[in-house]
Amino acid sequence: MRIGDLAAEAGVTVKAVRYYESQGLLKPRREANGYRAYSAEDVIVVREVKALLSLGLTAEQTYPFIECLRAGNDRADVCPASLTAYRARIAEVDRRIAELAELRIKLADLLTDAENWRTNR
Amino acid sequence: MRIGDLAAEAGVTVKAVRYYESQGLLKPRREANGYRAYSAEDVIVVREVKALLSLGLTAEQTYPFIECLRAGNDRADVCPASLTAYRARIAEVDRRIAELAELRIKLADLLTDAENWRTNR
DNA sequence: CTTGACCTTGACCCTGGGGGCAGGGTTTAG
DNA sequence: CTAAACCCTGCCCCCAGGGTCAAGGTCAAG
Repeated sequence: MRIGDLAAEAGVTVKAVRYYESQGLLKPRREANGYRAYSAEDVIVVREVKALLSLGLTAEQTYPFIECLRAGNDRADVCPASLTAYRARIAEVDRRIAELAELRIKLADLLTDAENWRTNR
Repeated sequence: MRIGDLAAEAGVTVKAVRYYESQGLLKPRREANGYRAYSAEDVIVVREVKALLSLGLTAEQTYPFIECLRAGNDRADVCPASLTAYRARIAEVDRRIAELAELRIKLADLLTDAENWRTNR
């Protein structure tokens, strides 16, 4: 299949597929005319990458999952490296939430302060 | 004062100062040799920009605050537009926290799922 | 055979807030 | 006089692509 078909089946843009390739996540054959040729497995891979990116992983961090798939597993997340990646991402999200909660307090304080200053003038 | 002094006094890098200028937040005079010349007020402005950026505002969103300062106010956040900007940022942070909380649940579910799958094999 | 619709290719510029580096000119201290 | 420290502009880099372009390929209808 060609890039447009792959993109449509996996639910991403052609541009995204080419980007994944530039990141080393896909290595399509080339037809005689230079067009990229994809396998059915590539559809699974692209769907997986899309799902992982939507979870906030970077393209690089999807590597272990794709390797896991290519190693013949039905699921990309059953390999130890995938579990580690999940845990790392969860820790990252927790850290980020804590940061934002702190920031929220700061902002609320600043707002209150500024409002009061106006009231007392 | 020159860019290095300004940067040191405001606690930012020279590069950052030039970036703020490129975003229209500073308009320094030029000395005869081409060097940028800053006023004492610019130190206040840069400190304010730095503080606002650390709160997650974009350079563009600091505009109302800087205008407020330049209008002669002692504080950058006592103008109505600044209060509005604070409130918008708080709403943004709240939205982001909610997104991350949802994401956290998804990730934890995926992890549990993958772990169980391994256990049951 | 040609036209037109659609697909694909690579290449370039853009995002935000700068970091890093190159290759100059200027200033200041010793 | 010279070296260090400073300043200038301009370019490439990050991340995950989006937008747009010119050029060429493919496939059907006429």
